[in-house]
Amino acid sequence: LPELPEVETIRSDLVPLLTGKRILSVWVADDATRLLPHSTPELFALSVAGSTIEALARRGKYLVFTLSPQSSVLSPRFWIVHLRMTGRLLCRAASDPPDAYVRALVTLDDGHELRWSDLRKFGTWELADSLADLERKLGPEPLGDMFTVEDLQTMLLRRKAPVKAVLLDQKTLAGLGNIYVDEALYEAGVDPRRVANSVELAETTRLHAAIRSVLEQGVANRGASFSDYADASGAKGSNQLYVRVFRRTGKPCYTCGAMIERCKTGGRSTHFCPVCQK
DNA sequence: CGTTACCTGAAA
DNA sequence: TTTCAGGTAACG
Repeated sequence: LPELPEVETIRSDLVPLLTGKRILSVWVADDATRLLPHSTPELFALSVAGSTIEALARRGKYLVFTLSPQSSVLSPRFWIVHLRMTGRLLCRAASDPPDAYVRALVTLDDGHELRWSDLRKFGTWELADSLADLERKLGPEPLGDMFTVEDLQTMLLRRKAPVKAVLLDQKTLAGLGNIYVDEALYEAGVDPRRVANSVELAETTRLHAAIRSVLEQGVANRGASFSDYADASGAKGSNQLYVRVFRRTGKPCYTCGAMIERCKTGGRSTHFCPVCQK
C-alpha cells in the first residue's frame, strides 16, 4: 500500500503528535509472527520502554523513529518501521474505539497510543544503533537534491531489465512503488516494458521530472487510497482520484483517448497508454 | 534476471 | 473456486 507519498503523509501527521513523547510500554500480539524479524516482543518492549521519541524521519518507504539514549544496556537509537502492504500506524486516544487488525500497541505518556494495524502481517519493526544497514539497501531520495538526471541515466544504463522493474528497485530510487512508477512512466511517455539501458537521455530527463512531479502530487493529495491505505488518523488520501493510468485499464487516455492497457512487468500489474508511451 | 513465498480478505 | 492486491526477500 504505502509508497513515498503515503509514508510521508503519515510521518508529517505524526511528528507534532509524537515528538517529545515518552514510550511507557509496548504490547505485541502472539499472531504478529513476522513483525519483529530480529527480536521478540519481550526484548523489544524492554528496549524501548522509557525512551522518548526525539524525531521521526522518512527514508524511502521506511519510517525512522529516533529514540532518546537510555542508561540501560538495551538502548537502540532507532526504531525502523516498514508498512509493507497493509500496515497502518494509528495515533489514538487510549479511550478511542478499537481499530481492526491491531497487532501491536505502543502506549505513550500523554494518554495516546500508537496502534499498529496490519491485515496481511507483512510489516516490520526493527531496532538499530545506526542507519548504515538501512542506507546500504536504498538509493537516493527522489525528492532530494542528491537525485540528478545523470544519476538516473547511469542507473538505467547499467540494467537490462524492463525500465519499470528498475524503477521499482529500491536501490535505484528509494520510495517508488507500483502506483507512482506507472504514473511517472506515463507522464514521461516511456513504455514500462522498455529495456532500461535503451532509454535515451532526453527520455531520462523527462522521467526524472515526472518522478518528482507525480510524487509531489501524491504528497499534496495526502497519498492514494485504492484500498487499504489510511493516514495516522485513519483517514483516506485523495490521490486515487487524480491518477492518469493506475487501475484505469480499458478507460480512455486523458491525452489521446486510446484505451489504457494492462500487462505484467517485473512481476507486477502494469498500466500504460499504448499510444502515448513509446 | 524472473518467479515464488509470505498473509488475509475482497472481488471475479 | 480462483485470482488479485500499493512490498520485499529468498529462491533458481
